[in-house]
Amino acid sequence: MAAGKIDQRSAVPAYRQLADILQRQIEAGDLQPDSQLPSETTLIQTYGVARGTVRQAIAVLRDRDLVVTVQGRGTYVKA
Amino acid sequence: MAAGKIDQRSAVPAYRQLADILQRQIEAGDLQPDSQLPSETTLIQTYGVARGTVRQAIAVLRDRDLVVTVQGRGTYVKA
DNA sequence: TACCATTTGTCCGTATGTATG
DNA sequence: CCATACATACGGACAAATGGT
Repeated sequence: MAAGKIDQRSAVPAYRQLADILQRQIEAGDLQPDSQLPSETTLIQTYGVARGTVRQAIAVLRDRDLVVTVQGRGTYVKA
Repeated sequence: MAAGKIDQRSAVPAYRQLADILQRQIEAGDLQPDSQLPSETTLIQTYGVARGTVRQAIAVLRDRDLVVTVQGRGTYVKA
Protein backbone atom coordinates (compact mmCIF):
# COMPACT_ATOMS: atom_id res chain seq x y z
CA MET A 1 0.00 0.00 0.00
CA ALA A 2 1.91 2.98 1.15
CA ALA A 3 -0.35 5.24 -0.75
CA GLY A 4 2.06 8.12 -0.45
CA LYS A 5 1.30 11.56 0.79
CA ILE A 6 1.23 15.09 -0.54
CA ASP A 7 3.64 17.45 1.13
CA GLN A 8 2.14 20.90 0.94
CA ARG A 9 5.39 22.56 1.92
CA SER A 10 7.39 20.85 -0.79
CA ALA A 11 8.87 22.75 -3.69
CA VAL A 12 7.32 20.13 -5.96
CA PRO A 13 3.74 21.18 -6.74
CA ALA A 14 0.98 19.01 -5.32
CA TYR A 15 -0.32 17.95 -8.72
CA ARG A 16 3.14 16.70 -9.69
CA GLN A 17 3.47 14.78 -6.45
CA LEU A 18 0.09 13.15 -7.00
CA ALA A 19 0.92 12.28 -10.60
CA ASP A 20 4.13 10.64 -9.42
CA ILE A 21 2.34 8.71 -6.70
CA LEU A 22 -0.18 7.34 -9.18
CA GLN A 23 2.52 6.54 -11.71
CA ARG A 24 4.39 4.55 -9.08
CA GLN A 25 1.21 2.63 -8.31
CA ILE A 26 0.78 1.84 -11.97
CA GLU A 27 4.35 0.71 -12.38
CA ALA A 28 4.15 -1.36 -9.22
CA GLY A 29 1.09 -3.11 -10.62
CA ASP A 30 -0.97 -1.74 -7.78
CA LEU A 31 -3.13 -0.28 -10.52
CA GLN A 32 -3.53 -2.95 -13.16
CA PRO A 33 -3.74 -2.34 -16.91
CA ASP A 34 -7.31 -1.62 -18.07
CA SER A 35 -8.38 -1.04 -14.50
CA GLN A 36 -10.05 2.16 -13.42
CA LEU A 37 -8.32 4.82 -11.42
CA PRO A 38 -10.07 6.05 -8.30
CA SER A 39 -12.60 8.72 -9.19
CA GLU A 40 -11.72 12.37 -8.84
CA THR A 41 -13.89 12.55 -5.74
CA THR A 42 -12.06 9.62 -4.17
CA LEU A 43 -8.66 11.08 -4.95
CA ILE A 44 -9.74 14.39 -3.45
CA GLN A 45 -10.67 12.66 -0.22
CA THR A 46 -7.69 10.34 -0.17
CA TYR A 47 -5.04 12.95 -0.74
CA GLY A 48 -6.72 16.04 0.65
CA VAL A 49 -6.37 18.20 -2.43
CA ALA A 50 -8.78 20.15 -4.59
CA ARG A 51 -10.45 18.86 -7.71
CA GLY A 52 -8.40 21.06 -9.98
CA THR A 53 -5.26 19.59 -8.49
CA VAL A 54 -6.48 16.05 -9.09
CA ARG A 55 -7.43 16.85 -12.66
CA GLN A 56 -4.03 18.43 -13.29
CA ALA A 57 -2.32 15.31 -11.98
CA ILE A 58 -4.38 13.08 -14.26
CA ALA A 59 -3.63 15.38 -17.18
CA VAL A 60 0.05 14.73 -16.52
CA LEU A 61 -0.55 10.99 -16.66
CA ARG A 62 -2.40 11.40 -19.96
CA ASP A 63 0.56 13.38 -21.24
CA ARG A 64 2.82 10.54 -20.20
CA ASP A 65 0.48 8.23 -22.09
CA LEU A 66 -0.19 6.12 -19.04
CA VAL A 67 -3.96 6.54 -18.86
CA VAL A 68 -7.02 7.38 -20.93
CA THR A 69 -10.08 9.25 -19.72
CA VAL A 70 -13.71 8.86 -20.80
CA GLN A 71 -16.32 11.38 -19.72
CA GLY A 72 -19.07 9.83 -17.66
CA ARG A 73 -17.03 6.71 -17.06
CA GLY A 74 -13.61 7.35 -15.64
CA THR A 75 -9.88 7.18 -16.20
CA TYR A 76 -8.24 3.88 -17.07
CA VAL A 77 -4.73 2.51 -16.98
CA LYS A 78 -3.51 1.89 -20.49
CA ALA A 79 -3.06 -1.71 -21.43
CA MET B 1 -4.40 28.90 -40.78
CA ALA B 2 -1.78 30.82 -38.98
CA ALA B 3 -3.33 30.55 -35.61
CA GLY B 4 -1.33 33.53 -34.49
CA LYS B 5 1.12 33.75 -31.69
CA ILE B 6 1.56 35.71 -28.54
CA ASP B 7 4.60 37.95 -28.53
CA GLN B 8 5.71 38.25 -24.97
CA ARG B 9 8.03 41.11 -25.81
CA SER B 10 5.30 43.19 -27.39
CA ALA B 11 4.01 46.36 -25.83
CA VAL B 12 0.50 45.02 -26.37
CA PRO B 13 -0.51 42.93 -23.37
CA ALA B 14 -0.90 39.21 -23.97
CA TYR B 15 -4.59 39.15 -23.21
CA ARG B 16 -5.19 41.84 -25.85
CA GLN B 17 -3.17 39.90 -28.39
CA LEU B 18 -5.12 36.74 -27.67
CA ALA B 19 -8.42 38.58 -27.93
CA ASP B 20 -7.37 39.94 -31.30
CA ILE B 21 -6.29 36.52 -32.53
CA LEU B 22 -9.62 35.00 -31.59
CA GLN B 23 -11.52 37.90 -33.10
CA ARG B 24 -9.69 37.41 -36.36
CA GLN B 25 -10.61 33.73 -36.33
CA ILE B 26 -14.24 34.63 -35.79
CA GLU B 27 -14.25 37.19 -38.55
CA ALA B 28 -12.46 34.79 -40.87
CA GLY B 29 -15.14 32.20 -40.22
CA ASP B 30 -12.56 29.91 -38.71
CA LEU B 31 -14.78 29.99 -35.68
CA GLN B 32 -18.35 29.66 -36.92
CA PRO B 33 -21.37 31.41 -35.38
CA ASP B 34 -22.91 29.39 -32.55
CA SER B 35 -19.80 27.23 -32.39
CA GLN B 36 -17.87 26.73 -29.21
CA LEU B 37 -14.58 28.38 -28.53
CA PRO B 38 -11.74 26.15 -27.37
CA SER B 39 -11.90 25.62 -23.61
CA GLU B 40 -9.83 27.73 -21.26
CA THR B 41 -7.52 24.77 -20.74
CA THR B 42 -7.03 24.30 -24.47
CA LEU B 43 -6.31 27.97 -25.01
CA ILE B 44 -3.79 27.90 -22.18
CA GLN B 45 -1.96 25.04 -23.86
CA THR B 46 -2.30 26.36 -27.38
CA TYR B 47 -1.01 29.85 -26.70
CA GLY B 48 1.19 29.23 -23.71
CA VAL B 49 -0.47 31.76 -21.44
CA ALA B 50 -1.93 31.61 -17.96
CA ARG B 51 -5.54 31.03 -17.05
CA GLY B 52 -6.06 34.62 -15.95
CA THR B 53 -4.79 35.82 -19.28
CA VAL B 54 -7.18 33.58 -21.20
CA ARG B 55 -10.11 34.71 -19.13
CA GLN B 56 -9.18 38.34 -19.60
CA ALA B 57 -9.05 37.82 -23.36
CA ILE B 58 -12.47 36.22 -23.41
CA ALA B 59 -13.81 39.06 -21.29
CA VAL B 60 -12.65 41.43 -24.01
CA LEU B 61 -14.56 39.44 -26.62
CA ARG B 62 -17.66 39.57 -24.47
CA ASP B 63 -17.19 43.31 -24.19
CA ARG B 64 -16.99 43.49 -27.97
CA ASP B 65 -20.20 41.47 -28.06
CA LEU B 66 -18.63 38.75 -30.15
CA VAL B 67 -19.19 35.85 -27.79
CA VAL B 68 -21.38 34.68 -24.95
CA THR B 69 -20.24 32.49 -22.09
CA VAL B 70 -22.39 29.92 -20.33
CA GLN B 71 -21.16 28.56 -17.03
CA GLY B 72 -20.52 24.85 -17.13
CA ARG B 73 -20.83 24.75 -20.88
CA GLY B 74 -18.43 27.04 -22.61
CA THR B 75 -18.05 30.21 -24.64
CA TYR B 76 -19.83 30.53 -27.97
CA VAL B 77 -19.54 32.73 -31.02
CA LYS B 78 -22.57 34.99 -31.30
CA ALA B 79 -24.89 34.21 -34.17
C1' DT C 1 -39.65 5.16 -21.56
C1' DA C 2 -38.12 7.91 -17.50
C1' DC C 3 -35.29 8.54 -13.76
C1' DC C 4 -31.15 8.51 -11.09
C1' DA C 5 -26.29 8.10 -9.36
C1' DT C 6 -21.71 8.48 -10.73
C1' DT C 7 -18.08 10.59 -13.18
C1' DT C 8 -15.81 13.71 -16.05
C1' DG C 9 -15.94 18.52 -18.51
C1' DT C 10 -16.22 23.41 -18.17
C1' DC C 11 -16.56 27.76 -16.12
C1' DC C 12 -16.58 31.19 -12.10
C1' DG C 13 -14.42 33.62 -8.33
C1' DT C 14 -10.78 34.01 -5.35
C1' DA C 15 -6.20 33.66 -3.32
C1' DT C 16 -1.06 33.23 -2.73
C1' DG C 17 3.58 33.45 -4.43
C1' DT C 18 7.03 34.51 -8.00
C1' DA C 19 9.04 37.16 -11.69
C1' DT C 20 9.65 40.83 -14.98
C1' DG C 21 9.73 45.58 -16.76
C1' DC D 1 5.95 50.85 -6.26
C1' DC D 2 3.03 49.09 -9.79
C1' DA D 3 1.05 46.52 -13.81
C1' DT D 4 1.38 42.46 -16.21
C1' DA D 5 1.83 37.69 -16.31
C1' DC D 6 2.74 33.08 -14.88
C1' DA D 7 2.09 29.01 -11.69
C1' DT D 8 -0.31 26.95 -8.32
C1' DA D 9 -4.34 25.90 -5.46
C1' DC D 10 -8.91 26.11 -3.29
C1' DG D 11 -14.06 25.68 -3.50
C1' DG D 12 -18.37 26.08 -5.90
C1' DA D 13 -21.85 25.60 -9.70
C1' DC D 14 -23.74 23.72 -13.71
C1' DA D 15 -23.40 20.66 -18.02
C1' DA D 16 -22.72 16.32 -20.40
C1' DA D 17 -21.90 11.39 -20.75
C1' DT D 18 -22.40 6.85 -18.99
C1' DG D 19 -24.63 3.02 -16.97
C1' DG D 20 -28.04 1.06 -14.18
C1' DT D 21 -32.87 0.89 -12.06
